[in-house]
Amino acid sequence: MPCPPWWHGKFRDCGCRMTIPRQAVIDVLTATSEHLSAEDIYFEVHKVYPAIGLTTVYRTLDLLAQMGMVFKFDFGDGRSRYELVEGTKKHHHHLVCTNCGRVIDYSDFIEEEVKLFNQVEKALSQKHNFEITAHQVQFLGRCNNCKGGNNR
Amino acid sequence: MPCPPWWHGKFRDCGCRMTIPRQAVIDVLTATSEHLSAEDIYFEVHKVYPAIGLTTVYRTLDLLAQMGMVFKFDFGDGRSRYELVEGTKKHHHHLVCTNCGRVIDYSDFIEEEVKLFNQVEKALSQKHNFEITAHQVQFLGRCNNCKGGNNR
DNA sequence: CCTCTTATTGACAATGATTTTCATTTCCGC
DNA sequence: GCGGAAATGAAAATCATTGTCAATAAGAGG
Repeated sequence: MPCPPWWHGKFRDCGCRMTIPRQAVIDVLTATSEHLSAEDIYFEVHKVYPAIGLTTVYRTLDLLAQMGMVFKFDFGDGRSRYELVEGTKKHHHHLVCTNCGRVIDYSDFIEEEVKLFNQVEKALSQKHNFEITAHQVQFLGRCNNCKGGNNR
Repeated sequence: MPCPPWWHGKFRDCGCRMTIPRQAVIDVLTATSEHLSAEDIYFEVHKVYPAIGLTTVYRTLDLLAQMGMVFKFDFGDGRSRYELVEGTKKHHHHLVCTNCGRVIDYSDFIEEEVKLFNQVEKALSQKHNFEITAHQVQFLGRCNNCKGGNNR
């Protein structure tokens, strides 16, 4: 299941080309529902195209983030995580365990949050003359495993 | 204006000692309203106590974050930023320009957001058996300077 | 105020994610 | 198919953050 052809146009629109490595990265992102790091993605890509290098994966992810097609997250473990904006998963926010690093997606209460955010976005973008393209929400704390437990 | 004495107790409560370097870091964090990086803080500390090393600044910030006295942020520029939880500034959220990295604090619409978050926090912590201690909200986009402009 | 235990420190080395460099290869409009 | 620009890969470079370890200092108890 190669990535849909409309990507081709997306790239052309910003003066970029569609290439095998880029397809490969998009395919991996499309197929997963997890928060993959650049290296994770590299490993997956590598299974199918061993010639593709980690550098290219980084460059592709950077480009996709610039294009607004990919979210780049930081969950505090020293590596960035990437997620397709138009992925299989619906829009969601994150619960991050500051002890073990576990990340839980939730989308249960999103609707009200998003409703409020739309208002806030509008007001903020006017007040600060700011063009808002995305938002990130994280709740930080301790997951059930780490709750009463020892640190780290 | 040295940092208030109640910090002393805070440290003792977790088996830690109050030291000159820790005071110095806290003093810098108290005095600023910006989002300082570890190195920024190191430079400030260095003006008063040239003997204090960067390593110690990192360790202190880490400790303060563990204690929940300091927020640690990532605005996507590859370095962490630190902010006192009980600082001079009231609770706020962030607008981050993905082009130039500028960060704008806002607290105008916080009240409604926080009200909603309190509900969401309660529901989430029950559903996922998660002990929530903090939240982070960022709006991403382009600031007025970068709006129509060239990339990077 | 002195002592002793233990947390803390600082200099330096090490790590590890991300970037840069540059010669080579690939895309794609013509 | 051709050519020039865009993209790639390998290796080196960067740079924030962390680990090591011997030397130092905090502070509880005497």
